[in-house]
Amino acid sequence: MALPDGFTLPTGFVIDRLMRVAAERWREHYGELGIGKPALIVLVALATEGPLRQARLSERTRIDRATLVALLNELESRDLARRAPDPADRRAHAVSITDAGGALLIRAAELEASDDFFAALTARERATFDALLARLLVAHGG
Amino acid sequence: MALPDGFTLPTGFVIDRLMRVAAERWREHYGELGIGKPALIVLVALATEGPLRQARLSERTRIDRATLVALLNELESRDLARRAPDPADRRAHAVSITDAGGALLIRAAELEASDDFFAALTARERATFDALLARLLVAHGG
DNA sequence: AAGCAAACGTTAGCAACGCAAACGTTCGAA
DNA sequence: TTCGAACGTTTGCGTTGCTAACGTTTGCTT
Repeated sequence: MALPDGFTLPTGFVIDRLMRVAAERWREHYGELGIGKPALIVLVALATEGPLRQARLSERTRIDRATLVALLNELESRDLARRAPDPADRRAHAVSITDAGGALLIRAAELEASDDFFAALTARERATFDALLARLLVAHGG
Repeated sequence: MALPDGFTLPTGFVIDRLMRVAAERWREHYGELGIGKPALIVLVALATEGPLRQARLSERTRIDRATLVALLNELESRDLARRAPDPADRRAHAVSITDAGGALLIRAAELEASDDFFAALTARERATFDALLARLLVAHGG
């Protein structure tokens, strides 16, 4: 109420609302995979950017270092990721994805591909959307 | 790592990663507003769709009814929203936004507008992006 | 008209996640 | 050599989402 004329809905809210729908959709997928969204994001980062020390992994994924610890413990216990001593720095760990982790990631991509979440968009629009998203992400440090 | 050729990053992950950047950016805004993102989303829904009973508000915002209770208590204690008895159904509450809530919403929109989160996009691209987002949201029930 | 399944808001409990502060260990620069 | 900074870790707290249950009210069915 009492909203001025020409008031435009903040884009962030629209995205957030959309993410809530996506979260609903994906809960069953997560259930099948037995893994949470943050853990999946970690695997994506590891798969695309090779071995990373945890501090760098935290920067890339925007997941706090403290939160990352428990996440990596879980991933390691399932043999989806691996912590190895970093030869160049005895403080750091070189975290890498395992073959099992890569396989799970592929399965996750298949699940999203089979989902009709983006059905309202044509292939062309979908490509535009992805491109704009990528541009935004790169602009904010990948 | 064992990712097949032509493997495309799940769009959902890209959006999620972007949202994490946005969350970082907005934390200070929330700090100034003294309110969380879910509460802001509730206010947006109330401002754009008039008085709503809590069950409907839950559907629109995708926030669970149980979570909504504490959220509305908080909003009501700050006089940003109001619960009134629904004359048509004695079980339901007619939730509406107050003038103070509307003012806060306007302030939030100003904060996002002054943010350069979408600086990497031209005005034209930004419009395209918003349009695609809106299409997706409408396709999933608004 | 009475009974009953369903919807309403609420509460309580649990799990996941983000964030802040502190710690011991290790590095790198003064 | 000394000292500040970075690394991973632990602990604690707050927020949020979900499930299950509850008393109240509704509306359909019989």
